[in-house]
Amino acid sequence: MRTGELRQYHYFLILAQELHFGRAAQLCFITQPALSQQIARLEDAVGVRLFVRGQRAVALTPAGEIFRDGVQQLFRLIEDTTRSARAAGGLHDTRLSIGLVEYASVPMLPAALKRLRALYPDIRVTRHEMDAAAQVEGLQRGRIDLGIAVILDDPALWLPADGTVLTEPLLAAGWKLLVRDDHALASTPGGQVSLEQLARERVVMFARAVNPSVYDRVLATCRAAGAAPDIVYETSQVQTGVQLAREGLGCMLATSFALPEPLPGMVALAVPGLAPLAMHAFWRSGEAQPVVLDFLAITVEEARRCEVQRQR
Amino acid sequence: MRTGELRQYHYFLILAQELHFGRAAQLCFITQPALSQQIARLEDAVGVRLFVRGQRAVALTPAGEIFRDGVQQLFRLIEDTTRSARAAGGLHDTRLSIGLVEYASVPMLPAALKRLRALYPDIRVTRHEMDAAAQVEGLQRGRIDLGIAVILDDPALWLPADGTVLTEPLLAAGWKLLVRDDHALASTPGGQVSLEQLARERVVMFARAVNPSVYDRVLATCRAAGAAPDIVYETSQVQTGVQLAREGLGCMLATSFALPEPLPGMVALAVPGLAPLAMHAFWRSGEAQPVVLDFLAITVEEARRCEVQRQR
DNA sequence: TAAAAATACTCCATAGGTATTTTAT
DNA sequence: ATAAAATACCTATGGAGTATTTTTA
Repeated sequence: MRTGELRQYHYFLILAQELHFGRAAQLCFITQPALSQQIARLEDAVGVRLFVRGQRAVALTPAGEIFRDGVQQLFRLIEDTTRSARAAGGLHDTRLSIGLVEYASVPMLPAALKRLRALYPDIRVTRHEMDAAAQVEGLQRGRIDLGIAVILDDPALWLPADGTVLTEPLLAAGWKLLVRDDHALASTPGGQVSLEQLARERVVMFARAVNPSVYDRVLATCRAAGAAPDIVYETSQVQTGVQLAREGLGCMLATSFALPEPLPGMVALAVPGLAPLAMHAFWRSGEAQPVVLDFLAITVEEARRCEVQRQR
Repeated sequence: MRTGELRQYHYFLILAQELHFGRAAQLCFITQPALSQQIARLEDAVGVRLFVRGQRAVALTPAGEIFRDGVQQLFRLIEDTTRSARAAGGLHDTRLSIGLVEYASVPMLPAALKRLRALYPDIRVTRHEMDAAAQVEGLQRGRIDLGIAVILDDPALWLPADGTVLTEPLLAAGWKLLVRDDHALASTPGGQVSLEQLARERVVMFARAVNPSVYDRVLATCRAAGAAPDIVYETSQVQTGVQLAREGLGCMLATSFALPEPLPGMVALAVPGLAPLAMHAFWRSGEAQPVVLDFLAITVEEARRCEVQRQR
């Protein structure tokens, strides 16, 4: 029977969820024209229109709804079949060890872990607090299978020369200064704060031990601009820092990685003078464990979902 | 989840059926190395071996058997889903009209029609007796949706210049002289008969009306070789011709297309002096009806299956 | 040693990218 | 006028081909 391809089914499901070609394309990691093409091909193969295209709205046709239900079943069946075959073949994925920067909220992690558990019900996940350098070493020594780190530089600088570790960007986030909405800076036009303005504030920051390299680089940047901030408090607990800022003890300097949404009574101002932070995934280049590769793929997907969410 | 592609699943099913990379590759319409690669990729994605490779035997592993069951379900699900969506979209494939040369047994047709009915339970198939020229005209006029014709020449010669009709070879077959096993020629070394030898025999042949162009070309070839056969009987019924030959009335000249297997008490001798016949499919280049494209694909597949069968 | 599968390369079809146009509000 | 999808055209990845090697009955 003339049918579509798995790739097309996957794209179809995402579009059926988003009902917007542009956003769905981002979640598919392709461009909008590419998605248009693949959906057109799929509709061609099935023989009927699956979506109604309005200019401000995309909707599923009745045929599309039926098709969606079938395609969802389809992917469940593929997962079940693969899992059964693996079990019959003696392949048991029971452990996954990941390295994390705990201070940063890794926004895609809860969703990623949930999806992982759906795929591997018996998986045991171990989390290890470690920074990028420790993660790369941990990967090489086999202590962890996947690392998620927050870095300032080109991730290539962290990789070993022998090419045994690979990396992929997950998210990027600029620095924010979190102030009470009655603070003088709260109504700054453009919502931006310069390093000079920052230097005049009492600042709450993450503890150096959390991520020494990032901490040092931030302060170095400020000093280079002749504007060393007055750090009145350091904490390894995000919530503590937010609380201190809310109480008016100072302003909290952090990236959106660390900031929960929403923050009632607070204003987040951009600090363009500080280079954005990037969250990267790290893993062994020779990785063969399906569970690790799956979790990597899921994490990348969920990171993209966070990005798309933010710009909606 | 890291899984295979539909193409790989399809190849896998065929290999699981054939248990022989070479033959399976033919049925997949790819070469043996390409099949090896795709199966290796699939095993890589699933994470376990699906086949045990012996040199004289390929077998499914326990994991492979489980996987096969799941993949079979998978394709059933895809078919069901597509069918439901089509129905919901108002696409009803209820009629399929095919043009055939009835005299030739079209060996893949029963299996193809059976598979078609599995995909389209409500289909109504109409068969029209017509030769290649009539089929091409029938396609253009919309009288038929698919033609299966037996021709001697390059099929391109039959196509209209405007490119509205396409063609694809299905099978090829050389001419055979069917004689009783007590006939003088039956023990010819090499099992071959020259045109000169043919000219000395009393020959049973298909009626000119069945396929005038082929009939005329065969006789023209013989005459050009100075060896016009003595045609004692013409029939439009294969079975009649075989019966006449069996009764010793003469030898039957036909291609394997027309000859049922097996033929007890008879010997089929090759006639290398006559160019092989080819069976081709014809269809409209702009064809959009899924049922027609599906039936075309099924027919091509089943034709290949006939070929592979023959060489086993 | 011979049959069958795996490997090493080469090539090309097609998925995807960029730029642009069309469409409907 | 603008947001969104479709279309045109180009590029490059990976599936498939050819040639060859490896494997083991």
